[in-house]
Amino acid sequence: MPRPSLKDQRSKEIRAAFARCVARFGLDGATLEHVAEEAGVSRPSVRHFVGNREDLIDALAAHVQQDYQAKMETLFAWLPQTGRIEALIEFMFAPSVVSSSEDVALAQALMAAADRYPSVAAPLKSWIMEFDQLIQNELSAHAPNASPADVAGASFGILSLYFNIDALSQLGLPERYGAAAKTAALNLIANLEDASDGAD
Amino acid sequence: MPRPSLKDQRSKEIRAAFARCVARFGLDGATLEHVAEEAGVSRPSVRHFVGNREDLIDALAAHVQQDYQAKMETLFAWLPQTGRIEALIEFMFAPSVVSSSEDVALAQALMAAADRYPSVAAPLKSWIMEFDQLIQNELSAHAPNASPADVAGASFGILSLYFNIDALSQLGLPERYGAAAKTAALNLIANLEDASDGAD
DNA sequence: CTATTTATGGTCATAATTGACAATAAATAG
DNA sequence: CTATTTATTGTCAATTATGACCATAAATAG
Repeated sequence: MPRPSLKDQRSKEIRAAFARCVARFGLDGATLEHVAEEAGVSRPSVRHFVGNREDLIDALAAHVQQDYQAKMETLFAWLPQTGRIEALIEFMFAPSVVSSSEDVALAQALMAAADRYPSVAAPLKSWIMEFDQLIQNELSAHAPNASPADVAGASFGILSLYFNIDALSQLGLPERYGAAAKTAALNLIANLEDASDGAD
Repeated sequence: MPRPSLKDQRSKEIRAAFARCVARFGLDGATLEHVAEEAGVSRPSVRHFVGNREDLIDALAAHVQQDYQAKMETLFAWLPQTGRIEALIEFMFAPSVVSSSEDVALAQALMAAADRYPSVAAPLKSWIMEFDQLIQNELSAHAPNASPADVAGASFGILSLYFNIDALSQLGLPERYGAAAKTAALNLIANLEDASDGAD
């Protein structure tokens, strides 16, 4: 009887538009007008399909908690059986990915606002900690004799490089910094192998 | 004849208050009311002593360009003659510094807003690039035989760890991440020594 | 075709932020 | 003491963001 509901579809689109606006303007700078224009709908429609600003933020937090984690796990599931670490580094620090990763920009914006918007802190924290754990798993499998402390350090270093190369690229840093990030990541891994070789 | 001017003193205080507010609330979240309250003056006084919002941002950019660079150079000048790298890492990743470094939080907030406020991008960029250059100098002196690419990677890695440990600490990550950051930094340096030893 | 539900847009009220001007108090040179 | 400059506060207008309600159009079941 009723007109078919577009709520699921529109909600996704609007939430995605909100994510893009937050990545570009920050959480405080992403006004509902921005979101509406980015989503191609009117501002009252944003309210109709998702709700008020708080609802948008909650939806974004749920997005991080669910879709981000799923995307991350898909990435690790798609790594080849051999050369997993190399493939992972290649993916994380490929120039095309680095310059077009809205996920990282969104994560940066949410991190910057985490203390003001507590509802986004928990999903972000669990996502990052799980990301770290997956990298640690790969590193441990790659260098079984490396110490847990070194594995934890290398994983955190790779994550930091991944986040920072995106943040700093917004400043218009020279191209060589992208190469430096990849070099550092590979050296952190090589150091694990050296240490484990030496410990044998 | 005139009443003595407090402009220099008050300008500094207000600019420092603005810096603290930006570090805490982000550039968009730092309202003039916040700044006035943080500085202990009225909002019209903020306008009287520094100017409008744009003037505040320009003053902050100048602050980064001048005081930040001076503070950074003072740090490197104070490093001991021997064990300079170790002292630098100790300083950058000491728990007390990491948890109380408003400079890094401010830098993060400005980086996040660099694309929206172009006037802050250039000072930030030059500060970071000079910071990177000073670290590279130390690393090159410490491991003369290391390749320039590895030195650049290690320097960028240390900078990334330095920035990220602060950003992530706002999420309430466990204490061990601080230790992981320091471990990663030291391993990046150790890798330079190993490579240079091997190249001899 | 009719009724019901949803989509979409219009509009107003309210709060927050900012810019700007006016007014008063204070301090010092002469 | 007087004049001049500065400090400080009060206040209002304009802009913007947001929330909320209402009206209209559209689509589908029956």
